[in-house]
Amino acid sequence: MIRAYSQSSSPEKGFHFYSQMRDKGFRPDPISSSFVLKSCTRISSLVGGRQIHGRILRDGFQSDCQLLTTLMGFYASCDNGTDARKVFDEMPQRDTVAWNVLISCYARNGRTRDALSLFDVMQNPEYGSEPGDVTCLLLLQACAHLGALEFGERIHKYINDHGYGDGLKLCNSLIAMYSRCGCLDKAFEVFQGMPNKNVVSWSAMISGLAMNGHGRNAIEAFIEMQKMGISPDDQTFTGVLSACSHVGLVDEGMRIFESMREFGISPNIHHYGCMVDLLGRSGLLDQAYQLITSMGVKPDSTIWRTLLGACRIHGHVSLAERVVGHLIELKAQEAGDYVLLLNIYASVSDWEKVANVRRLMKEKGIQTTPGCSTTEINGEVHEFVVDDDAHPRKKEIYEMLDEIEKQVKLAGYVADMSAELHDLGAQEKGSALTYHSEKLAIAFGVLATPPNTKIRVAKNLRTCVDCHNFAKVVSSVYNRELEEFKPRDLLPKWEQLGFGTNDFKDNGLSPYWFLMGFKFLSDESGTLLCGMVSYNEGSDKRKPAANFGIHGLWPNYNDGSYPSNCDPDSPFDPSTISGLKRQMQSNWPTLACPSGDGTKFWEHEWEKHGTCSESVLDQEGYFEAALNLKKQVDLLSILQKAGIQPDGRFYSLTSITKAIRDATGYTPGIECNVDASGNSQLYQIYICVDTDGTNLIECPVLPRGKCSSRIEFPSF
DNA sequence: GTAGGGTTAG
Repeated sequence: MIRAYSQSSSPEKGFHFYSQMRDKGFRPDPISSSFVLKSCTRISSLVGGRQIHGRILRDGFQSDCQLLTTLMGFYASCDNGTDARKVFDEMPQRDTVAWNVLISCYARNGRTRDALSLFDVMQNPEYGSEPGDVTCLLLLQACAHLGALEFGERIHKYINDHGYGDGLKLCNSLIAMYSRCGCLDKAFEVFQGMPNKNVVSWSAMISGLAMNGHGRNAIEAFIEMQKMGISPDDQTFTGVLSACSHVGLVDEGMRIFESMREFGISPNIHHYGCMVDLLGRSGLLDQAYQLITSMGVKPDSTIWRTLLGACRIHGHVSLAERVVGHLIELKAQEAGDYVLLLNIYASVSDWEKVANVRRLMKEKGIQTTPGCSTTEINGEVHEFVVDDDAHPRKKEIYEMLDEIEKQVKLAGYVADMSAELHDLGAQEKGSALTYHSEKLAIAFGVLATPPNTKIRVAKNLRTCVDCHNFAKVVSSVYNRELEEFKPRDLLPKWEQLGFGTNDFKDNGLSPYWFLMGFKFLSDESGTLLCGMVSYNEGSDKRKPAANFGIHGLWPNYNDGSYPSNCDPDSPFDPSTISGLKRQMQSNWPTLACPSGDGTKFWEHEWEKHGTCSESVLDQEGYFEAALNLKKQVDLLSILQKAGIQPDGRFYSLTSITKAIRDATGYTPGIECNVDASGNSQLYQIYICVDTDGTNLIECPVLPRGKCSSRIEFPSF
């Protein structure tokens, strides 16, 4: 009979047998109870499990360590950490497995830091339990989740000291932990040191490369693993597809996505999510929308949110509204979604709709997600929220923050209120910014560590511009290396406000297009209406420039598409370029028919394009880089030296291209206007430069230029 | 004839 219910096919049946047995006065043994508990875990029957719990006590099994461990596991699976802990506390003795279940329970229930603290507690002489390989595995996961690098390194050392270093699972977890902490070198070191790598090892490495901005290497690793005879599985594809989306490789991503069926893998929601991200970021928003509506899986809120993010990047208002509609339908809309929508409206200057959304949020009482920052000091993770008053050293922290504020203001830091989307008065804004969780974490870091120590601050939300600026100044004033990162997210780096690293390298944004504009607007008959307008040096009089002007400097994806409006929280600030203004007026004149002093155009270029590379070039650096490039490549004299004059005559496309290639060493992109009589006019010339915005490079893709073989070079 | 139960990688 016991066997009948212990081993019966379905959990429900097993539980039924068990109840019947009890009613007939049979007394089950601990192992049978264990089976039934497992069944309850599987069907997540909290009621059933509680009944078994009661019976275990009545049956006198309360000193059976293994049975109680199963019971803990049951409560843990029901997200009931309190009862799991109660069982644990009442156990007469606890072995390593019991500790492991508690750690796993905490980690699963969001009490990650408590999970980590158990590593020391269990080794305390009072308990004297030795962490085992599984313990390390669980703790490494917790470290990865928290971005707790120091703690992770400690576990790594423990693993080596205890001879667990060859464990496949442990090595795989180490790769993941180091990757998620942004320590790719260490991840790779572990990976390379493994004599046997399985699909998990490769997938971890591929995801690690992808999330750290090495998309191309991730794709290479994907190819390499197959050469080694290891077949990718579903999670490998998630990794490599996210790599494609970070590098902006649409075709490659598509090919890999479609190759999944050859491996017998049907795409899951994560794969679709990557594809939506890939298409969305590349500006193929309608295709992304189509993919969501046609996939065989029910779209979840995450995938809609991905598309919403893409709508923000590309300023696609109507689609964004439709997407929010879907989120509302799913009853899944969160504060962040409204903030995104708000940003989208703001990016197209629809202030009325911005106000509407704000009103709606207020009416619905929607709270924005509280910002939370963590920093790890001496292996201990400290967590801060906005206006935190929970930290034991809060008094010192706030005093330190005051002191830092004074110092950084002396060094030129000015609070940037623009980051705040809340409807606060200016004064309230000031204080809300002062106590952002990030600043508290930084203050604590400065307080608790000696100079020249690297402080790493992890943040759940995007770091606001003000905190970022603040951090920059603090790092120079206090001589610290500050690193901001977002461990739980796979956002490509250009959306993270990072510094200390050149985060543009190898993330698909490596080349800049340098556009030297030359705009002619013609009427129906082909008459030139107005051209580039600029100030003459030293004069206030406006007249058409007799030279090429700068159109813009655009950070691009390698496939020729480009992100735009990346940071609505970073508006154009004319004061940053006051030193460049004269140069700007003569070299970067307004494109359209003359109006204003050009500021509008610069504002447009900064907000649409410059914000997408602001972690590499700040506003001043952005405009400066463009001006320097124009000096470096003097297009007009290059063409004139080749006998190509702005005289209204026709020149061959090849001769123009060749003249520039001969002079610069690189092939330019030539774009034309077509006038009413069908003639091609020279419109603008594309030159590509590297990440730093200084060296010319060969363009990965050239724009389609609408030029015929013979082009008119109108006079200025 | 009397086994059989707990934690675990990307």
